[in-house]
Amino acid sequence: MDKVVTRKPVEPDPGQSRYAAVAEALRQRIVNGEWPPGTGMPSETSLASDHGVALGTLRQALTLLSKQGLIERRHGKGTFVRSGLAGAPMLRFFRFGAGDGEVPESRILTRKAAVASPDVARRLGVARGEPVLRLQRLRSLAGQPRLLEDIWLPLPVFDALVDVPLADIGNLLYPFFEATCGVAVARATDEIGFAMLSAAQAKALDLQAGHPCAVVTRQAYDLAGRCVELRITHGDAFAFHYSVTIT
Amino acid sequence: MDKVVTRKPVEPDPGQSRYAAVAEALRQRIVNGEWPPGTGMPSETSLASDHGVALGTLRQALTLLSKQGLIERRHGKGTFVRSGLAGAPMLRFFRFGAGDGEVPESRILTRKAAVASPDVARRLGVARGEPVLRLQRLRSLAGQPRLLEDIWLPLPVFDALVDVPLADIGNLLYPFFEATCGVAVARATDEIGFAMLSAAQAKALDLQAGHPCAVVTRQAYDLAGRCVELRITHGDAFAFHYSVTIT
DNA sequence: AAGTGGTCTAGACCACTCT
DNA sequence: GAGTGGTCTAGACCACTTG
Repeated sequence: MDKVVTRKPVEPDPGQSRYAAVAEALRQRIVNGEWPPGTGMPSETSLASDHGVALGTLRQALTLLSKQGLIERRHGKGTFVRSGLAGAPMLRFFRFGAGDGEVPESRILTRKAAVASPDVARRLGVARGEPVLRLQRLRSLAGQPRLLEDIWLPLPVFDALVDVPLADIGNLLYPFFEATCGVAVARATDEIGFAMLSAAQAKALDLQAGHPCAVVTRQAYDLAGRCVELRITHGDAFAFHYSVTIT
Repeated sequence: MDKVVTRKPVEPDPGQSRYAAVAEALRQRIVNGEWPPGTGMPSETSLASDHGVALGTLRQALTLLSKQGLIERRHGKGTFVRSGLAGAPMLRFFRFGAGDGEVPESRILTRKAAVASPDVARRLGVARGEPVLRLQRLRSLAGQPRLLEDIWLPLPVFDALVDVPLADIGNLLYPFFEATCGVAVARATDEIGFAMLSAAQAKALDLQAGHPCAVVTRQAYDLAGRCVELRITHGDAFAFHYSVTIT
């Protein structure tokens, strides 16, 4: 029996380049958990002979995955599967006069299981009426409440969160997701809009009802592309600030 | 006399890769106007022998310039110097229910030469008190005023704009800059914030004073990296909408 | 010193675009 | 068919990291 490490040389789909096919194969191996997030992959030389392509081709594949944010290459050390977003900092959208990279203190206000409303279901990518977990979370800097977050999580996946003591949930949610539920957030989309605070929201944020606020609607996805979180964040509009460069 | 087309093989600065050096050389040739925006550059093969490097290395240099948005490669046709931003559409920040890619009608409200205030000078990157041209511009969709823009332009460069009939200025500013003053906008930075409309602003936009508005502060740069425009745009905050993906 | 990713070369062939 | 950029190969050497 042929037990050489060499896999069958990838057969690119017609119209697809070989390095794209290799990249897809590697992506599968990553998603299947062959190299868990944060761990190192085999060397380029070994991967190349493994997939039966030249080194240059293998490198093109890795470059592609790197551009997609799936892996990270460190000169002299190796190629690593990127662990989830350490925390896609909401604070980058706001200027509260906080120190660089300061992590706001978090408090969970409410937690309850529910069924997905049509709107939530659509944005989570699940069927209407599916069970979800809903959190409300207040984030403060220097004792001052700054951000109010409404979070919906698909439930079969996040069952472990239903009963965990609230005190165990740290200030950063994504690392906690990964440690407790094995869910790594790989990608997120933020949509920015604008609204007025409701009376309840204003009270939590120590502002007045009708105060203008920025609304950040986030959808977070895991490696396989499933939406694993819907989060709607409200914060003082006058503290909002964001910068984009176009070319 | 040696008159071969081959240039002296680039000598990369220590700590710099060869392809980076080639890219820098090409960037210079572009900025110097050797290949004007929109025109095609010589073939990769010819550029490679021209700079005395292997084809692969030359391609790495072009890839770098391409990532920087300086050039554009078209399979089977050639490599082209990117012409300026056709118009970095302000409308992408707003949802006015306009059709896709619809260009708002523009009207110049005021035009006057002035000297740069400290703040304007800083953001334009010129000395305080330098002459500038100030425009105020109202942009409408379906007859409805939607965006109010305050624009500052450095004056020696934009002299031609001081006397041109306002009617000659079309709905898109950047192509007009390029045609009239030879200034191509290659890159722009937009900073987003929120504020309240002043009475004058509100009147122009057909809204009420104190109405919440989104403020987009744009700095536009030419190929050489000089700031050639400062623009502050105000629009209804409730029409604001923007989306970012992070990985 | 050994192992990793990064750069560079020289040459072959493929896919697209235009005439 | 001629010219362009895109892919692929095989091999050499460089630069960074670690034991």
